Amino acid sequence: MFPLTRAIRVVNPRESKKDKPMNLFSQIRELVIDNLHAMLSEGSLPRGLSFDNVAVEPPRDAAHGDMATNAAMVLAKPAQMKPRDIAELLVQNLAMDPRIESAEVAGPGFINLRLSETLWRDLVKNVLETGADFGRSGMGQGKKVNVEYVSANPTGPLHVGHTRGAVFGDALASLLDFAGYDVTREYYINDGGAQVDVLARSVYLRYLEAHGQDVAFEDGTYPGDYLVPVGKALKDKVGDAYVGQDESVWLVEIREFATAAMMDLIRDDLKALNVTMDKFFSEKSLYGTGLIEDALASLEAKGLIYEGVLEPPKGKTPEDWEPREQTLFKSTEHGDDVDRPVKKSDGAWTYFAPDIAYHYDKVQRGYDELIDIFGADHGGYVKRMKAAVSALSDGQTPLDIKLTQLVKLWKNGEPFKMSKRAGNFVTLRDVVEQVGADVTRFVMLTRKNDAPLDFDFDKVLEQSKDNPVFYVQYAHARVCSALKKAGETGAAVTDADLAGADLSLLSDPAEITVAKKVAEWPRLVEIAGRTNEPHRVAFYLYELASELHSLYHMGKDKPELRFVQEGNAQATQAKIALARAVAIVISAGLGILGVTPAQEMR
RNA sequence: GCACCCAUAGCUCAGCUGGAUAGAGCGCUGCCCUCCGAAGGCAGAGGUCAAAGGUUCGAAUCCUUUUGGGUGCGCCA
Repeated sequence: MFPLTRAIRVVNPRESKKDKPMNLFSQIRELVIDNLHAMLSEGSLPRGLSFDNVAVEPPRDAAHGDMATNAAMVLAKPAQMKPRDIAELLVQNLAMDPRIESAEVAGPGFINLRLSETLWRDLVKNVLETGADFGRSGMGQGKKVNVEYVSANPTGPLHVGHTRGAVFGDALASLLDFAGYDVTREYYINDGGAQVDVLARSVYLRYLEAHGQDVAFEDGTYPGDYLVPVGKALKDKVGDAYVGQDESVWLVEIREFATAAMMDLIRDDLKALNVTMDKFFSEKSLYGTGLIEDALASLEAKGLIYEGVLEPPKGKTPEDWEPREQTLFKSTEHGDDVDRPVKKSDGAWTYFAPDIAYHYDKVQRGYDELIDIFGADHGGYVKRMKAAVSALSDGQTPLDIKLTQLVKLWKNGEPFKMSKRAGNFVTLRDVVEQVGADVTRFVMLTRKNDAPLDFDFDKVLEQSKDNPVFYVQYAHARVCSALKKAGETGAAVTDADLAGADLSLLSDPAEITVAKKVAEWPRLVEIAGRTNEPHRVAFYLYELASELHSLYHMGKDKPELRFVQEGNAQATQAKIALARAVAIVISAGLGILGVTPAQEMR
């Protein structure tokens, strides 16, 4: 009954046979593809055509209808036909489908589709029935993805830069989960390098201080107040055992103690931002266990390790440059610009070696995709990490690295830089305690990750339209308020009641417009998930909120558009059903961003 | 010197694996509060998508070059 070629269709596992796909765009795309296959089998299209580039998208101009497809134009060349000829044929077939109100050829060969209003009403019903899961996609096909983010050195509290990385990574992880991936959130603890020795020495100073000694924090130590309690805690634990002792006596133990204390601090910071990790991976655990050696051996087996001397960078030779032989990873074989050292001249590992081992471990754990989130200042490591993963996985495991740009803080119209807590940088706590986790998270996602972000303490708390946090929250609260009011008039307003409402009472173009915006949600989830760009969710929510507010305000001039229709429970139900559908999507979207939807504004 | 990121309205920024007349907020101009929440609403003006070539039916989007910003560049992680 189906043409054989149907088998090549990508089947969405979450969309079972009996349920309609929730994504109207992919639903209509399938209709278009099915019709193209039909044209193929009846000979009006030549064999061997690929339909991969056929897209069904919302047109930029609403006057062009609800959806548009480029099918005729992308097929014209391979089919050696005129676009309009293909379009004319396709239009005739499409128009037979009950879901299509009208189909017409426009411009150079676009096909503009107008959908039956029933579809939009069904969609609203579908949202109410599906609830928070509306828009959840099967795109990821359950693939295992590892998202590594924050990964700050365990030497102090998280600062603003980490905050952006934390929010971005966490939202991306949630987004991918919603898009059908099996996501692991992971934090790499850099507890193996010289910086934790510095930490230990700094804590030792605070420890001496706790014993009443005067100490001086020289360059190369961490002077922040946050180590004061750690010094005291150490005193409580070991008494005066380390006082006057040589570093060789206490370094290892204090390092352990201090690192653990810093990780507690960092975990608390993350918790304050509602970020939870599935796994913390310790760099130190790679040493002395053969894991680094294994990873390097894997590269060596591929002929990618050699002893050699690097050329100095051209145009900017460091003053103390001298050629030396090192153990190098032939990263140039996998797209890097120069080969990278994995061992220092004294034979110790460079920082890159454990990084390779760590990613080797991730590959070995069987992830289908890896994502690393770095601060923009680590942009220089992107190529070598990609080269490493490419080599370690034989090109089988894609690694996407997202960089988060700087956050510039403003307060009272001027740059805000100092922190009482940490001395020379503003901490995550400083931000969250002033504006709250919800606001922090939303604002951090109102820019593309690779664009610098201005964070103005005054503006983000402002209750006005130019503050997207407020605007989106207000839309949700407004629906809650309307729902409550509708309930008071006697209308039944549980989601189940609303799903059963007579939605044919939603007939005004303004109402259909809002339903159409809701219909874009599943598509947006897939686009944002495909590009690893959670900020798209934030922008969409703003647009959706705007539609809701707009409809609400139309009720001023057109009473029949008001959400609550006094004395008409049926009409009220229909209006509230639409509003509630918007709220459900806002709530789900905010959930991905890690923001709590507001029930009321105050 | 090389690599990566960026350049879109006066300002801050979106812009879908290349789609039709490039969008939003702020600011500006003009209307609108006896009206479900005016902590605003509606409408309008405002653009050579840094520049020049190229690819193609079609480019803000892809390629090349140039200009102008940011970041990074072997024993720091």
